[in-house]
Amino acid sequence: MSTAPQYKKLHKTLKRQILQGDYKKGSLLPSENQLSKTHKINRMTVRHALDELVKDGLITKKAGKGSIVSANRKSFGLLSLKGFSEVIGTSAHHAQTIELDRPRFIDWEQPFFYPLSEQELKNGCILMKRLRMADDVPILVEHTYFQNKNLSPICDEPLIDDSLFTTLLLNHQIEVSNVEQDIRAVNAPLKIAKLLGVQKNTPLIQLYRKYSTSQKDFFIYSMLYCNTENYTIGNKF
Amino acid sequence: MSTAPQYKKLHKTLKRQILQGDYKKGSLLPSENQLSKTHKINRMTVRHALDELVKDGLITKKAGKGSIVSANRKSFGLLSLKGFSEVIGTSAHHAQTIELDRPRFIDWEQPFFYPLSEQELKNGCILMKRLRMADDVPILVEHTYFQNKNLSPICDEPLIDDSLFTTLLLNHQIEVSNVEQDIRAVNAPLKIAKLLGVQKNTPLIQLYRKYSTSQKDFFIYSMLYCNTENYTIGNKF
DNA sequence: GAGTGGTCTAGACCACCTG
DNA sequence: AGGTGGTCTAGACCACTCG
Repeated sequence: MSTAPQYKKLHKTLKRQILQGDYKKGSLLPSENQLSKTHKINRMTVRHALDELVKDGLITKKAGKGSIVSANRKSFGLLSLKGFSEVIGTSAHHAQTIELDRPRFIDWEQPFFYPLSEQELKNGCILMKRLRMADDVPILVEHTYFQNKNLSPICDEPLIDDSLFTTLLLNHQIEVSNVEQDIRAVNAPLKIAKLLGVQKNTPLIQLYRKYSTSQKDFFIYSMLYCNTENYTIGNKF
Repeated sequence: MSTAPQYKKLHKTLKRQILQGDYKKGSLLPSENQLSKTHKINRMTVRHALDELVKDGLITKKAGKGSIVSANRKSFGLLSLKGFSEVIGTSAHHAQTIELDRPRFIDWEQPFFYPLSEQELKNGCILMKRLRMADDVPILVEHTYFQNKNLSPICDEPLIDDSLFTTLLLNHQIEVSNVEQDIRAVNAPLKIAKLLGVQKNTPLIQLYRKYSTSQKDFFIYSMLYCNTENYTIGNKF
């Protein structure tokens, strides 16, 4: 891959360094002139690479200051509803996740809420169920599904930072790139109502998601119920 | 504003031309070399302007071909849930909008669902109520609010393409740049249930939005109820 | 083969921030 | 004052598309 453009190579290098934590959140990247010198490429080309990092949401730039690392981990920023902790963090005191079911190997539920490919059906499904709490109040039940494409190990690993996506990225080089979602309002089914500690038929948000990843044909599906009585699902862009 | 960077000026010019329909959807923009000559700026600067149009989702570029106009009107694409027509258009046959209340001048409702500035309170509020239908079935009730900053004319104008945002853009040079929203599930209030033709207490999506615009301190607020029994609110990115 | 966008270079001047 | 990112120029070579 020595044929890749210089700016893409530099972009990739810096991206990996940021995601690995070589540059801490809030710190500065080497200056454009510095990168230009050390990589022996023109500053305009360096800028092109940095522009890509800005698009990724990994850095922000400030004239007179430098390029500020905004996250060590890929955040879904513009792509989706905010992460659970981020949503809750603003109004509540602490967030907590309970694993109802560790990742485990099952057959796909039929019918499934999105159409599945033959490969997905053949490989079987890994399912994880989690309950998310804010200030010790259960807020959200989430079921996550994806095909078992050499991913059995994940059933035994602990999740990094309680995050499936972080674990997939760092341990399996699978990066989420995109999300498609459908939202509806429903009355709480009995099982879900019990988990969330609400009356049956309380109105809940039901959210279906299909994530695309860096691996073509590998998708992650999720279905969640959310109690919005006390917390709404904020979504700032 | 002759101090604005060249690339921003060119970006603005081309954007207006595309939105006005000077370049039809699917047609090609003048080539980068052509724009470079006619505007007497360097090709790299032209490319910077075109990059902005790509970010806007107004054009796509193809090597060896040119810059292809992808839309004549601003779509909220990445910024928000899809427009009503777009969401419905995929699964239903036709969408329709009924004006329950034409834009009219009122005092702000108190309490309002987002904090208001003193200027907004002083200027008073313009309110519009609309009912959106898909295949003659009512789906969604929307209330839209914004301050009356020299906008009384809008109470008498017809809306361009049934769209408030298009009207504000073309007739008042106000462009939506950003949205922040909160979603929750609620039981249908009686009035809304009647409008949507559902039982009282049917679960509905309630969506609050605050749009930022190109005019600092000018915001557009909206509150809507959506029946998701037959249609979900798709959100592809 | 002529024209297109994609990439890249080697300079330059500016406004902004910080010591 | 020195370094940073923001903007801009005048070239260049490439791969691609299309007639």
